[in-house]
Amino acid sequence: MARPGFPVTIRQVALHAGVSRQTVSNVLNAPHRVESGTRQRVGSSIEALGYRPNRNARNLAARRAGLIGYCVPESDTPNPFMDRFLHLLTAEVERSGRNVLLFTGGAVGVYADLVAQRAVDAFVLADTVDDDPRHGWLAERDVPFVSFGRTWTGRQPGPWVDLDGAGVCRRLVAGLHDLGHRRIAFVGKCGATGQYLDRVRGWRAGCDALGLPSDRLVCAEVDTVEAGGVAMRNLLDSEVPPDAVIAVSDPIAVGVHREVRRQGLRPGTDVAVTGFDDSPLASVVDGGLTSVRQPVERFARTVVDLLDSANGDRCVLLPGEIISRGSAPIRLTEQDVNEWESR
Amino acid sequence: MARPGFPVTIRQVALHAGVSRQTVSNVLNAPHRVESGTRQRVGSSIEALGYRPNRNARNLAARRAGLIGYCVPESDTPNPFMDRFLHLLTAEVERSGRNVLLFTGGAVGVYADLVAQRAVDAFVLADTVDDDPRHGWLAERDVPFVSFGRTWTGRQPGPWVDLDGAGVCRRLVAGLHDLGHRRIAFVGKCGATGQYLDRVRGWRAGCDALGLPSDRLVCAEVDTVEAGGVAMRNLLDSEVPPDAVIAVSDPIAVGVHREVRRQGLRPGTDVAVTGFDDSPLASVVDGGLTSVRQPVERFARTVVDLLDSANGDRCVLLPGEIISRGSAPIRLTEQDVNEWESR
DNA sequence: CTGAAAGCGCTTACAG
DNA sequence: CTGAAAGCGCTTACAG
Repeated sequence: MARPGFPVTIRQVALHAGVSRQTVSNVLNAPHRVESGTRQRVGSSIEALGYRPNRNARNLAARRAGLIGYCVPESDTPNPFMDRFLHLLTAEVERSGRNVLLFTGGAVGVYADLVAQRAVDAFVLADTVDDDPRHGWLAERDVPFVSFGRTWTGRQPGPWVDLDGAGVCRRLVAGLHDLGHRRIAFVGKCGATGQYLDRVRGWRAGCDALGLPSDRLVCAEVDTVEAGGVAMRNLLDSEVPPDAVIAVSDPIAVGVHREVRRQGLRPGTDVAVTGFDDSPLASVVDGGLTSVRQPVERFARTVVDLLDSANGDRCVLLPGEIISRGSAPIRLTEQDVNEWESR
Repeated sequence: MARPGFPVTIRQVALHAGVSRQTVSNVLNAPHRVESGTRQRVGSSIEALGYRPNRNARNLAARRAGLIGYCVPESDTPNPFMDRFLHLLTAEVERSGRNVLLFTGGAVGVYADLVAQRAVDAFVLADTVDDDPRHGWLAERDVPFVSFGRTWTGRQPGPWVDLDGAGVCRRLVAGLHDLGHRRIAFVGKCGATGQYLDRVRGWRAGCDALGLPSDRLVCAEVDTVEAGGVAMRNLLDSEVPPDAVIAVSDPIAVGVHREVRRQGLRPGTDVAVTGFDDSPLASVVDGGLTSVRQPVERFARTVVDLLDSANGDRCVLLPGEIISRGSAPIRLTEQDVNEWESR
């Protein structure tokens, strides 16, 4: 094994194997061009010396970076699955000998800098928001990227992968209907993304399809535990209170759940409650909180697939997984794998 | 701005400014060697052309990588502050123009590979465990690294940064004592690290110092919400039940907290409860859960400081911050900044 | 203070 | 199938 100060170079391998440097290079990069005897001999030398090509040299010559850029978001309320996504993305990218390069900032200028320095081959964009300027900037310059999460307004170029929020909300409604619930409320907040709208649309479609009411069953300004509790109190005080609630996040669902108990009602029986993201909160709620788990593994795999595919503008919607717990013991049907392509 | 296919090189800047390539290089890397007139002229050309040095070329010539390696852990129960740490570490490293390179695996072989490829200049080690083999391997080969978290047994080379768990537990005991609590229990699990031992030691020292009992007030096999509840039930059933509980994690504390309420006792009044890490759980518990926040910002800053300092074996213990909430409304004293150096 | 030279360690066409 | 040549885009001593 080489010491940092004395790395093994391709020249030493060539000397050791009695061939030229470019033959060693060929063994590494185009093995089919090398006769199998030579290949074996060079292979043993590589093994014997513990040779690994210097990445900078290799990438400089090959005009690539071997790195995928990812901006670590600094949101104060981070998605609870972002760390898992990052892990799985890294693992996926490693399969082809690349790594993830982390940076912060998120402004287009930071991306421009990285591109100008040829520090990365491509980007994975997370935390996309409405009218995200990054997509256009990158697309104009032919910098490869895949967006993890749609942006919602205007024309947003480039491929993306996202949760089918509408689809899973429809399935939640159906599952709650199966359990006998008939007045299913929807609680969330219309924020900087269309995520809320996507989900509320699915909820309403589900209600319509089953002949359930949806009027006056929406709270659209709720995004904390406390607000969830307040919203639930108001709903229960109304003339026709709901017997089920779909919340767009686990914290909101916790607030709703707590208020249900405060009123002496039984969660999951009198009033069902569901959340989103299957965060640690969901398993900590007494009796458990039914929640939608994001398909993080498939997100990571699909992102890298799109990154490496020539097909530039594919968009993939992945189904969420309903994790059924006490707060809404929904019976699961076979997860219909609905991969939907747009454009 | 250069298009990806047509990057601006140092030669074009030189042409544009009417100087040689190495003068441009000097402006970038040793500006003091260049006369200020030339420097300005070259500077304008750099600006005008939007030139940024190619990282691979620069690093190849300078024999460095400009990258800090960090292995993203895949633990199923990740530390709730790891994503924040990663963000802050990245930001800290960027101050000197470097970035974080992410990889997975964690085996020594993966580190060896990265070193052989000269893919990184140094490593930050997280998720350290007892008898972690990485420290020794890296130290023997003079690969710079800093460990985020001690390892606990045997001789572990290299600098590290960690939470002063004993110290903060002592302060928790004192704070609870101030509130009138006299039988303070300690609940946790002796796992793959000495973390538990560190904290239990601080708790016991705190009790001893104040003349409080500690015998039969320890539960050492608890590491889930449910187990926390069971442990608390047993403690409350004992002859002399505790009036306060320090749990080594927020989930455990949640279990304890829930059991307190089940028994009709008031958390924070009849029985105080504290957790660790100030995870989302802590703010979601009814009334709030007092918890110890990890000094993540200082962790990141200190890790990078140690990485860049010649002083190879410094170890830094950083104080935890007590976030006081309803479950144990501890009055905070001035956070004594105790930076403790060992060896 | 400035520039010609050598070199970082590889890969990619391109002859033989 | 193999190797001599050119080059990736920079930096680092080292002359002038």
